[in-house]
Amino acid sequence: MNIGQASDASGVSAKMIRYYESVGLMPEAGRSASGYRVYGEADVHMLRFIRRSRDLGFALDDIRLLLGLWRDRSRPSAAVKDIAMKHIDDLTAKIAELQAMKRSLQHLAEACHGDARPDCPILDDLGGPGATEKACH
Amino acid sequence: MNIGQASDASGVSAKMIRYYESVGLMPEAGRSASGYRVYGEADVHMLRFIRRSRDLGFALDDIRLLLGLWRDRSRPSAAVKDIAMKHIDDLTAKIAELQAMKRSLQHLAEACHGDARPDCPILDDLGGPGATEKACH
DNA sequence: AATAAGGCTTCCCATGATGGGAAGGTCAAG
DNA sequence: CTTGACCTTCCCATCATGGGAAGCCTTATT
Repeated sequence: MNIGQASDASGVSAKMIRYYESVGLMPEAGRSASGYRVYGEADVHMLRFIRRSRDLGFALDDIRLLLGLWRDRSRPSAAVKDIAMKHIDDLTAKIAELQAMKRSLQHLAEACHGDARPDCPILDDLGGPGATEKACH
Repeated sequence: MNIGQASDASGVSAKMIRYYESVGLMPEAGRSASGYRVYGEADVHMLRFIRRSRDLGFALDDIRLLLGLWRDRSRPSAAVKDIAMKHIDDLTAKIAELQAMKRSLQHLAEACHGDARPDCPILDDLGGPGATEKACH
């Protein structure tokens, strides 16, 4: 299997497959006589693992750890759960941050009539002296 | 006022002040005889505007637009609100994406006993053939 | 057999916003 | 006049991904 086929089979772009190899996430691929990378089913399986992990938002460093645990048939499941729980915490924090932005912005947008008149509470707030969330909730 | 004082007064790092100048977000600062950047109150005001906009998650390109509208005393408030609403949409989409990740991960983590035993639904899912959200909700 | 199309290789560059750090000039207090 | 704090510019790193060029390889069609 060439890299294009491995890409199609795994959903990981050829560009990224080479990158994952270059950063040691994937082992060095075998090569054909002419220098083409050659992949097998196990490689596609690993690429899918990486892709699913990325879809869940894991960073490549986390995936490196997860791949190690995946290969180690005797790992304690607690080790995996730890990584997952930390990531859940990160996601929770990020979500809260974005929600705070959204809330502030929605308050401002509600106060802005959004027509041809020039007065605009949004700009007043951005340019104003106070905090974004002025004595709100 | 030197860059350090402007930084303290605005909450924007000196590094970023220079960067904002280099990308045309801030006008070129005046210089002292010895080449130091010199700032006034209006500059600090603008820097604070940028900082608050960043805190609300606006990209620098959006801030460029917002600054233009800020300066234009006769802008229609609708123009500002448009930018804000688009950003709210972006935030909403991003939040939904992260929440989907979190939900999937939480389901998997709940199913994982997280002890010394090696069997782990999280790794089973990552390595498995199906979709992350298997026939779930 | 020659040729064209398309896949593969490596290498460099760009993103967005930020920080780190080096090498060297400047200012103010002692 | 020295010392330390501040300023300058320039380069590099992040994180994961894509774009594109130059050149080689393979396959299919004339």
